[in-house]
Amino acid sequence: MGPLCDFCGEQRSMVYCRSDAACLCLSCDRNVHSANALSRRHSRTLLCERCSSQPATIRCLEEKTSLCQNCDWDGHGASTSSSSTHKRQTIKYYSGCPSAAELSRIWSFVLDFPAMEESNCEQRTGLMSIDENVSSSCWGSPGKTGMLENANGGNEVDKFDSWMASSSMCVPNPIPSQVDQTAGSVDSSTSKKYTSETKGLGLCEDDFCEDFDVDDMELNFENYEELFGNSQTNSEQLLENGGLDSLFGVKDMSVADSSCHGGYDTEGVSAKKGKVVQPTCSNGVSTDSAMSAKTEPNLYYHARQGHSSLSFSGLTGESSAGDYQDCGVSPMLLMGDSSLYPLGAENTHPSFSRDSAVMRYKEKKKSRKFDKKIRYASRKARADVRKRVKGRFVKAGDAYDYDPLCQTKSY
DNA sequence: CGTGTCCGCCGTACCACAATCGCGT
DNA sequence: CAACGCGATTGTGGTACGGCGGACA
Repeated sequence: MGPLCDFCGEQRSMVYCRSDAACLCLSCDRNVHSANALSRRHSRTLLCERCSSQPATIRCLEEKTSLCQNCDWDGHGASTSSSSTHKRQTIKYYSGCPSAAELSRIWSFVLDFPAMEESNCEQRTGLMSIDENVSSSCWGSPGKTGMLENANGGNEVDKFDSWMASSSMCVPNPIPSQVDQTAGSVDSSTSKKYTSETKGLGLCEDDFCEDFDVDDMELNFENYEELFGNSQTNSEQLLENGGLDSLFGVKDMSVADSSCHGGYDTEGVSAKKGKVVQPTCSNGVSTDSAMSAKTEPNLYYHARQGHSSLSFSGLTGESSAGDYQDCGVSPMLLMGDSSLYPLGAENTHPSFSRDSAVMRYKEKKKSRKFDKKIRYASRKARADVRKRVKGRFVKAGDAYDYDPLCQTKSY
């Protein structure tokens, strides 16, 4: 069992939301990000299966593991190691509120999305009302947001484009009841039967779904372990790579952004600190998200990725571990090359790109500042002129030992 | 090498009050 | 539906204090 969902705290987290800096299970991901148009813009991706704390950007086809940039470097970085030649696939971010079936289509290597969506949380608490038409429209252009750029020339993306253009997402949560996670395994025939059954339900009747096949990976829960079961908290590894300070980005925030309340606050869930109106699956994440997103500047990087232009949100105002890669690694590096490449000695371009990216990262790391961020200049001005006793504010008119205006002792 | 003490560093609580927010009328 | 009032909450800076780790005997 990997890390639990930051939202419901019960299901295993599978998706990482950059905007919220939160790890979510599929159900909560869909619930949270279907709340309104703003939340649907949040870019998400799979959670790194190694450190379980960072968004995965690379899928190692040899190890069948989704890795964040750092774990990818750890595992494949050494040019002398055999693992450096592993074929890897770029995992890109998605937005909107896709169902598990839709995710499983796009992340074809993750085959237990439907099973994962059999979420007790979702069942218990009831689904948010999701307008599938809206959800489909809010996905934007997948070719641009880049769900997955396949090794064979982005074929899946093209399929997805055509599919998006021709069909509305009306997938009613296809959940095979025979898939029992706790049972430990299902045989491939059962799982494949599921695929055919969902087709029979009219789930996949368009061109895209017809072309969607799952033959490239065996369907069993041994693979489930390979896919998700090996997640391990590896904070040491994380810290070794970037150091603790790399977890925090530059807080270069305007003081006049107090009206900018992002996160779930303005996105459907009232999350005023201390008066949080919790959604059905509740825990502290909404508050945390509200805190982290209150001053979210949402920098948008636009990086050319082959023929497609990627757009993904950048740093959150409150830097968090989730922003670690974003602040330290260039977008190009973060998203990797669009093509499938083995990082072998014969292929020097990616390593050169990586070296330059590492250099840029280190330069940026050096230049980081940890200046305190003032959100309300008016309050700062008030505090600056307030009289204090031993550093504490005192009532107006009381004796004080520190007056910031006159710098004299009153007694 | 293990133990105890000292010292520096770091994080946090504390305070008042204007600004802000949410809710009811 | 807009306006208003009221209570609750937030955020601001300097200092004190406790915890922690390193240095040293």
